[in-house]
Amino acid sequence: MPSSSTDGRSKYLRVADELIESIKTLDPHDSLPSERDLMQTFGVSRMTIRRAIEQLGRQGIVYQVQGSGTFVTDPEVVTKTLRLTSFTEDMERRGLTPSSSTLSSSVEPASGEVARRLHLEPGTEVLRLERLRLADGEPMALETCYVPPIGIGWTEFEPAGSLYAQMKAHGINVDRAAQTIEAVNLDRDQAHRLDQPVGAAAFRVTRVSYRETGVPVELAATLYRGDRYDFDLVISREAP
Amino acid sequence: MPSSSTDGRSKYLRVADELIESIKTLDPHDSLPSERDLMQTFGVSRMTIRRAIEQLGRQGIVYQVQGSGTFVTDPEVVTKTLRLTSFTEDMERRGLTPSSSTLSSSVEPASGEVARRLHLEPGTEVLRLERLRLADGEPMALETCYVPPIGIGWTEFEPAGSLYAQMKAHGINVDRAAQTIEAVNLDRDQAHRLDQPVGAAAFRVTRVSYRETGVPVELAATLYRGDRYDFDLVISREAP
DNA sequence: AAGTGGTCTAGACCACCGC
DNA sequence: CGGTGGTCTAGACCACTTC
Repeated sequence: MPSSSTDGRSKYLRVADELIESIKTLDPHDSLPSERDLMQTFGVSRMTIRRAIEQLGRQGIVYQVQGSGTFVTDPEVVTKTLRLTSFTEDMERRGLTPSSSTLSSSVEPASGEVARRLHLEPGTEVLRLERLRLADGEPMALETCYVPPIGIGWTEFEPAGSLYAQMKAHGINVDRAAQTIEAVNLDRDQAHRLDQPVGAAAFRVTRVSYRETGVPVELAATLYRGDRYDFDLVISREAP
Repeated sequence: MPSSSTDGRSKYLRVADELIESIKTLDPHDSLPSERDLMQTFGVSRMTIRRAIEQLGRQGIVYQVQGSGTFVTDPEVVTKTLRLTSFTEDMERRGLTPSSSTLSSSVEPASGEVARRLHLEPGTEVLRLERLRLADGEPMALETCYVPPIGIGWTEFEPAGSLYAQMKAHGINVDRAAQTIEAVNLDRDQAHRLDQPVGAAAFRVTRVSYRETGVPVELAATLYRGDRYDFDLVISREAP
């Protein structure tokens, strides 16, 4: 048993961590030691080294050239993959303080569209929540979400808090979501609630969230103020 | 030497192709044969099978559960990761016919902002291209892009075609890009050129593209019509 | 307990780059 | 040519799920 780092993580992840540390002393486009050298250094097989380097490559930290070597990427491109987050988490990541005001909350039969997207029989009762989302006390987004019956009593829900956090507390882990992002002009009512001029540009994000099993757990339509919100991400050419 | 498929591609990619074919006959959440079964079926080692399945996993076609098996993803949630594409590729994927009209094309010294984002000395000459992008003959986007000197003669560039394709032909492979997506209102001039009412909502996408070495190869600011364009993607909760 | 995917080893050969 | 990364093999043990 190795004296250092006996956490439960895989060996290649620990190697990756150590490689990241040693890369910090290198300049862009400097070459790393060859994989065969690294085998000796870390005392692991070549495949383990390659898996570690593969990790770094996916994070954009290094790039490899066949026949030539492994090199440090010019660090301009920090990987910022778009990740599925709740509004609360999203705002905190942006350094803003989230809050929320519930505009309406009701249990009602799912309409055809809602039922279809949540894989429910039309008429099944769902929780409908309409909330104004604030960041640093100022309106940021207007959200309408629908939650299907998933074993949590409607009355237990705390509309002000993070939906995902409350689901997690009940053993429901949201895994991924399909979303559509549109650019729209705010109508009079929306503009008024968001404290924006009528016709101002906004994002409309329509999202269906799923747990690992593929069962939908939330349908949300959110209007984000265009002057306060944007998407910032790094995308790659090939499927990562 | 195998009788079938002796193309230059790797064995695991050929296995992946065959797996995709056989998956088409399965339903969502059906399980694939175990990796050890597939070894027998394809007559390859387990690692080759795993690399093939890894490909499918990255494309969101299957998912794996330790101790349980490999399963077909529900096609509703099949990955539509935002990938780095040229306008031409993007439109074709949407089933539209792209075309382009060059509004202006010039070689000029890079301004401070452009130079900074392309890692150039201010004043370095760059190609500035202003194009109206059409889909099915109707305006879709208005694009201004800056290309640094990357070993391609300015005069060789064909503004009408795909920039990425031309770069690739010169051995420059675009690998990833950092982009910011904003929601904005069109001003009078932009609206006129996009055949939209003044103030209509649009996406402003600002993108810096990099080759795998981290060297910037393009800066582009594109205005997409909000009524014709949207982003459709699947995001996951955990990072790779 | 049996079967699954997850990790790891110690080799091997190939394709490509630079000298 | 030697050195590099890219692929592949035939094993092995572990962690986990399912029964």
